[in-house]
Amino acid sequence: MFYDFKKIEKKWQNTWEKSKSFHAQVNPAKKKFYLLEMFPYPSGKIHMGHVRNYTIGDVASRFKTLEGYNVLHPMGFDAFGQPAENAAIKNKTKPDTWTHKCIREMEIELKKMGFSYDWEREVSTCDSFYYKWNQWVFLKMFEKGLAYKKSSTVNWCPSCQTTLANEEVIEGGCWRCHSKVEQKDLEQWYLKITDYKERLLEDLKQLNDWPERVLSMQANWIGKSQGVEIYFRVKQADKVIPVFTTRVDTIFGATYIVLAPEHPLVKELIKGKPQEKEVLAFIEKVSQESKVVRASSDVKKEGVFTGVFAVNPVNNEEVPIWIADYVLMEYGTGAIMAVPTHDQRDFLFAKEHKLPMRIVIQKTENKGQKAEELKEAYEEDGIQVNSGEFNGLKNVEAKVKIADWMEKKGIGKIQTHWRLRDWLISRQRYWGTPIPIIYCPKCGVVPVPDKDLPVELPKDAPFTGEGGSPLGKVKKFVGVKCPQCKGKARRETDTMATFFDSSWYFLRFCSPKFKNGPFDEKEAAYWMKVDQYIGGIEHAILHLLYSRFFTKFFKDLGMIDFDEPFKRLLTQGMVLKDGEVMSKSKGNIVDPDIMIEKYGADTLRLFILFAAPPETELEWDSRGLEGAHKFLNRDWRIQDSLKGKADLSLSRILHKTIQKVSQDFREFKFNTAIASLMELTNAIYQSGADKEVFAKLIIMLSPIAPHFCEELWKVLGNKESILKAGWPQVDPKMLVEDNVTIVVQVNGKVRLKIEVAVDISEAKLKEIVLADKALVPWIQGKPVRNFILVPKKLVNIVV
RNA sequence: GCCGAAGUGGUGGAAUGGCAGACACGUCGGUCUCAAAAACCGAUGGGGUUACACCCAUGUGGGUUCGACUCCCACCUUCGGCACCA
Repeated sequence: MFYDFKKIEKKWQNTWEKSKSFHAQVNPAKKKFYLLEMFPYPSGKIHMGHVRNYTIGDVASRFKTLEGYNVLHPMGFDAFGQPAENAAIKNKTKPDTWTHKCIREMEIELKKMGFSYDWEREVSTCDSFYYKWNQWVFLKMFEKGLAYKKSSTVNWCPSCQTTLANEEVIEGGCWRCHSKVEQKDLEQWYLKITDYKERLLEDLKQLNDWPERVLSMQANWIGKSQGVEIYFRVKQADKVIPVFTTRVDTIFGATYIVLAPEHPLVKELIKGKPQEKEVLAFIEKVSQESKVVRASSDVKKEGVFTGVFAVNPVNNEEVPIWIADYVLMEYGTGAIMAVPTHDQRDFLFAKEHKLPMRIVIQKTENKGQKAEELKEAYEEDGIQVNSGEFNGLKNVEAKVKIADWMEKKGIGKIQTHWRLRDWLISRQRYWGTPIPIIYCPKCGVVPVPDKDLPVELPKDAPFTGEGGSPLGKVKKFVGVKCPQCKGKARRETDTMATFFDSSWYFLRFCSPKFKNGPFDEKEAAYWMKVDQYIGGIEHAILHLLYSRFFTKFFKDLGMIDFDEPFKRLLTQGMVLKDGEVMSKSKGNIVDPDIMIEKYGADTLRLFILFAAPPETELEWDSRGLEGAHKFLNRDWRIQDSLKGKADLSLSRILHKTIQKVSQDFREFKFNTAIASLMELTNAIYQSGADKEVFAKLIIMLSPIAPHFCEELWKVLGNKESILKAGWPQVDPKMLVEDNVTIVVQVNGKVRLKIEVAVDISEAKLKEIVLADKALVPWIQGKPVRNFILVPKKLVNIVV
């Protein structure tokens, strides 16, 4: 007999919807649990990645409900973005129409999976009711000086025809289309995320329940590096060149300094020098090189001498000033001190251009070694030599002492440098939130007043996909009165990066219909933080960093009282087929919809949880899917063979299972939880089940296969939904056994297993074990040197 | 180069100091059947043995321990992030 999943699944989905089973309301008397999965881009179809992400979330959510929590489990759509523009052009429709159609299709697919969302809280970021508050947040940031416009060299994707944030450039390519990113000088809007760098780094320490690799990626990205800025005076000129180093302990070995070709001082320094022409030619050559080529470490380090010298402030030594392509203007001060003996890049450069070297740090056993003998730079720790009054110190100690000494003498300053840059949010695209700014010839940059929000996206823009700010072509949109002087003015035509939209949606979910602000502070105070967040590792930097930034900003506005939005984070692994990521281009996609059609949503959910732990990659296996289906059918058939009271051993297995499954669910170890439920099922097949054992099995399975279990729950005669059944409790008495099997080892090897009473004394056990004939070949009268007892488990006899 | 994660049967995986391979998939055998499917029962790391016994085995090499997949040291491989970052 097979269960009719098509009928059952449809039926329960309708029931849940009608009875608003998942509608969440503030209830201070109950403990809340906010469970959130990263909301999807509405492409119109869900893929296996979504299925996995949302199944993990749904099981956790339903489990928490059964445990008695007041659960908030919302869903929405990250609906702005470029694919809608491309699709609209291709299908001769409008991004608005296309996106809404996709959202409707996606809702249907998500509902078919039986996910327990509170659909009344659904939000779409492309809805002006939502993006109004993007604009509001932007203006708050503008007011606080955190949103600003500046002219700068920016990342430009020639294919998407728009600018990109640093975080959106992956290996020199566009994160979306992988085109090679170009550099362009443009005036753009930025958010001053760097104002929050200290907190963004420091607060990572609070995130004990985040995966280590995400924390390390964020810390890497923020890139704090502590060191000293050292001032080199230029010889015969009234100029000072600051350089930044993290290795101030090597300062006595600095035998030349190098400036980036773009360094503003270069042209001044070389003016009238014999080297001027050569240097200018070199700068020109480097400027032609792309960032990617220049950054590749295998390219030979090239450079030229400027003809000018500087003075090393610690020993007043004259050192030549060079220009080289391996020094970058964007980092530090755009100038370095070169210590060829203790930095491999400097070493290679010095060898190439025959520059002097001096060893200043040495291992004791290498005493007397000369710089010319080095085959490569010595970058490890050692003892200071050739370092004036610091000779003989360990370099680690010298680092601190030299820094202090330099600060006192005014020749250096302890400083911290960061990798993190401000967030460029302007996009020259149509399908996004308009930046609420007006340019007035008289008043300058004027923010749109709150009462005029939202600045609505015109529905009739001639978007062509060619970029160049489509909004700029809509006269009605651009032409506007200045809110201050009422004169003729012009609107900003760039839109916001879509990561802006998703940086606070978790707060909007707390009160999605709120009209007086981005979110109702009282509701947010109850629901936030997100207790469990689940999503893909691809957002380890981008979305998670921006959301953390926004949260801190809201805290500073006094709207919330916490620093971090997501208490626990789980990053689920990817779904693979034949060892490769499922993708259209590889043609190895398995369509969830077809699998639902064939096996039902419950089977799909069960398989995807059973096949691998949530965090690791999952290899798609259609035979495994059949196995999952088989298991459900096995449980379905139990209803025909229920019998009288369960025997003691089955009851014990039941309670062990309750204990194991409860623990596994809390730790997101769904694969082993399912294994335990399978073992319980096998045990029932061995001994037959009474109604109570079967009912508890069904409750424990219900977060995973909810439709299936609701149906069986009803078959068992229950009137109310299984959602109200409550999580089964362990009876500690049932976990206690009368007898235990003790493993007997001799010298660490298993030689015997014996069954003894659970409360046997050590002396008695020792007596029994040593008397056992089976051990004679191993002991044979050798003296027992040690007798190790692990209670209720094992003894080890050492002879 | 730096940071992080991982390496276990034919396959997915389990065990985080105490019986390595739970639970599944696959394969083989059996029951039922005219037959097949489904279902149910059993076997299934390698060597060895008629069968047992026994030996070997968690990327490699060391170490700690009565005892190591698990802890420590060194190395190899794979994946992910950052990177001429000074």
